[in-house]
Amino acid sequence: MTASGPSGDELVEMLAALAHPIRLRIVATLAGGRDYVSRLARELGVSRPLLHMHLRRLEVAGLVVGRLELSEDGKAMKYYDVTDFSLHLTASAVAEAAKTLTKQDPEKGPRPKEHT
Amino acid sequence: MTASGPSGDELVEMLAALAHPIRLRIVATLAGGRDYVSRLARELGVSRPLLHMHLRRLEVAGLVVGRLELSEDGKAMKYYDVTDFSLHLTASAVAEAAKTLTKQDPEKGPRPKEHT
DNA sequence: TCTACGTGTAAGTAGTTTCTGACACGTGTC
DNA sequence: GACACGTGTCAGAAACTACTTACACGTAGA
Repeated sequence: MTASGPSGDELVEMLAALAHPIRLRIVATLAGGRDYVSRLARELGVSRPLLHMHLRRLEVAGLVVGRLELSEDGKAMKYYDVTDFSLHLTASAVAEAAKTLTKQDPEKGPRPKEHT
Repeated sequence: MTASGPSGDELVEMLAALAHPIRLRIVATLAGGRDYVSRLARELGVSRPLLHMHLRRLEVAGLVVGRLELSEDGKAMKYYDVTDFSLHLTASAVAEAAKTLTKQDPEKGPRPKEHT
């Protein structure tokens, strides 16, 4: 209970967010310091619309946060930071999270857990 | 840090394998005891071809292992078990893993198109 | 005004993943 | 033989993701 992580749906969301080379690289880069979108795009060698999509995916999953700031020369810059996430993935942790999955639950019984 | 986990590519593979409600449920069910394909399919309410595909994905990622056994009445049953995986996901762990990513690495050196 | 830099989004395409519905094989039993 | 149960795979549809191109807006400076 104290080690209760995210819900099943949230866990799927976080895992899916991290399960992509570019997004892994985004998190890795931001772990070394915050950055704004255009610069991050240049560093990673991806287009800004593409990076924008990946950042949104990461932000929805709660792994990064973005904040709009004004630079000294009046430009609106969107700075991103990694959040302080920590996930410990084991079979039992997964089993715990899976209890709260809401997506496509086939009408099986309450808990058909018999086994020989 | 001697807690060197999987390589970047392996990590992406494992995360992608877990980032699906059905596969999360497969791992959760197997965590409660090993099972064979047909029965697992019945318990989870998915078709066998579908389950077969998901199991393969999990096995490739190293999260489950399957073993063909002969039942007493001569049937070939494929039993699956969860492996003893343990992943600790934090921003710095991700940063560490991202160093070894081989997929689509843009050349980070010179700026490609920095026209003055 | 035009350029350079920042933001964001919409539309279309290419590619992958997911899923179903066949089909193949095997055994043991009625 | 027909049936019930186990294994596996192939082909195609549907859904989703990733990505590009092109556009919109903003300010500052020559």
